[in-house]
Formats: sequence, C-alpha cells, structure tokens
Amino acid sequence: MGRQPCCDKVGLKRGPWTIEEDHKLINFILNNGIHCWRMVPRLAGLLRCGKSCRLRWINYLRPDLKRGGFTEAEENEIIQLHSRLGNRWSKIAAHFPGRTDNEIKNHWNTRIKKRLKLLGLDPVTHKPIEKKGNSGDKNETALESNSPKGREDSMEVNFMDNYNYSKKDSLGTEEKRDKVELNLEETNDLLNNYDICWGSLDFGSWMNQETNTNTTYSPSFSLENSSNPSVGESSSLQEWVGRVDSLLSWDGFSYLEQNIFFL
DNA sequence: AAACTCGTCAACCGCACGCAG
DNA sequence: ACTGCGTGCGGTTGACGAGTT
Repeated sequence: MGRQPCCDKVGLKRGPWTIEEDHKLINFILNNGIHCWRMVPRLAGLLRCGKSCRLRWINYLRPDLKRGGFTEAEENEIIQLHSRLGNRWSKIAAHFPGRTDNEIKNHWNTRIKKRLKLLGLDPVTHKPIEKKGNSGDKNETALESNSPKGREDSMEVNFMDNYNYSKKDSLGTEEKRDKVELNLEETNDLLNNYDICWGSLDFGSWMNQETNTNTTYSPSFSLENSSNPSVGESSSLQEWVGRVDSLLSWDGFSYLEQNIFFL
C-alpha cells in the first residue's frame, strides 16, 4: 500500500501565509512548544498542513533568524563549504547561525552560481570551465556571456584568485557599485532596527534554556524537547510578541491579543 | 501606459531517513 | 527484519515586484 500523504490536503489552505496565520503559529509555538508538527495546525487553529507550518516557522518565523543580505565573507564561506559538501544545504546552513538552508539554497541558485560562472568556474565542480572550442556548443556559461560586457568581465577576472571577487560587479560600473553600497547601508539600517527589536531579548539563551539542547547551532531548530514556557518567562515572551507585533505592523490583529493563550 | 522579461524567494512536492513498535 | 509514521532535506515551482521595451 502506498504511503499516506503527510496530511489530508482537502480543505487546507495553500500559498502565502497571512499575518494572522503567522500570529497564530507564533503564539501557539511559544506557548506550547512543538511536540508533533502534524498536530500543530489543528491545535493552533490553522488550515495548513504540519509540513507547511514547520517550513514557515523554520524559514521565516523563528526568532533567531538572521535577516538581510549575505555579506561577501558569508558568500565566500558558502562557496568553500559547497565545494566540500556539495548541495547539502542543511549542512552548509549549520555553519551560519540564523540562516536557513532554504535561504542559502536560494542565494546560491540566484546569485552565487552566476558569479561563479562569470568567474569562469563551474558551480558544480568549482573548477575552471573548460572552453569548448566548437561554436555550436551552447552551455549555460556561454549563453550568459553572450553580451560583450559579460565576456569582458569573465576575461578580466582572474578566477584563480579563488573566489576573491573582482572589484567590479558583473556590470562592471562603479556607478552600479555605489548603488549597491547605498542599498547595503539601507539594509544595515533596517538590520539595526531589527537588532533593537530582537536584540533586547536574549533569545539565544532563552532557546537554550527552553530546549536544554547543545550549544551548537542547529539549522533544524526545533522546540521538540521544550517544555512549556514557565510562568516566570511569560512576561518576556509577551514582550517579545509585542515587539514582533510592532515590527511586523500587526496592527490589525490587536483583537488576537485578547485571545493569546498565555494572557 | 501597457506588455513583456527577468530576478528573487517563499512555499510546495516527493523522497529519504530515523525511530518506535 | 519489517512496517508505519513523523520529520528533514533538496529540487522545483510560481507569485510578485522591478526593470525594460
């Protein structure tokens, strides 16, 4: 007999999560921990499957998530780890506290892969791509280098620098570079705001206390072993939820506050 | 202004794995 | 050893916004 589906999909909601759903999930997990993902949606009053809840929590709602773009140092480390580990994203993510495997995978597929190709490196083998002399050859790199500028860049980059990116970006203009740096500044401002919100609560230690787990970061973060937050901690949890509310502009959900489990 | 293209990333799918019975 | 279940993982999809024509 075939394997049972992870959930009964009939009547379940799919697609992007609403703020209300997020709120419900966060409140439920903070109050009850996670003992069985399959039960979470039902107990939390969500029309989602357990898998979807797990994914949402791990990739987006987890309080210890690090937000914002990857730094160049992080990118370089990802590349080095990928050369050793291959597409084992969860293993790679284990080296980046606050980053998820999904995030790293996405970043790899959308950014790093292209940069490596521009550098003349095969993103799979991490070795220089052999130039195929035949004009008929149409590998991806060749296609991406179709533009004169693309070719120019790949020529001028010394790929044996081993992942030390050229000072110029793929477009090769200082103007573009300035733009990127500007955006980074904006991002940093945003991150600072995040730090203000998240940072005042020592979530790392709270998590460790709650989970009684090892001190090393696990990308497969789970509250499975956690007991319910004790009464003494509920105030800081409330504080956190309050901050989350303001952070995510959950103005429209104040009514939920009245129904929050631990109030 | 509309149509189209492209890049990004959240979310889904299905298989693999580990564990308990 | 086998089976069933819950979870983890990696590949893939599709919605959406930004940029371009």
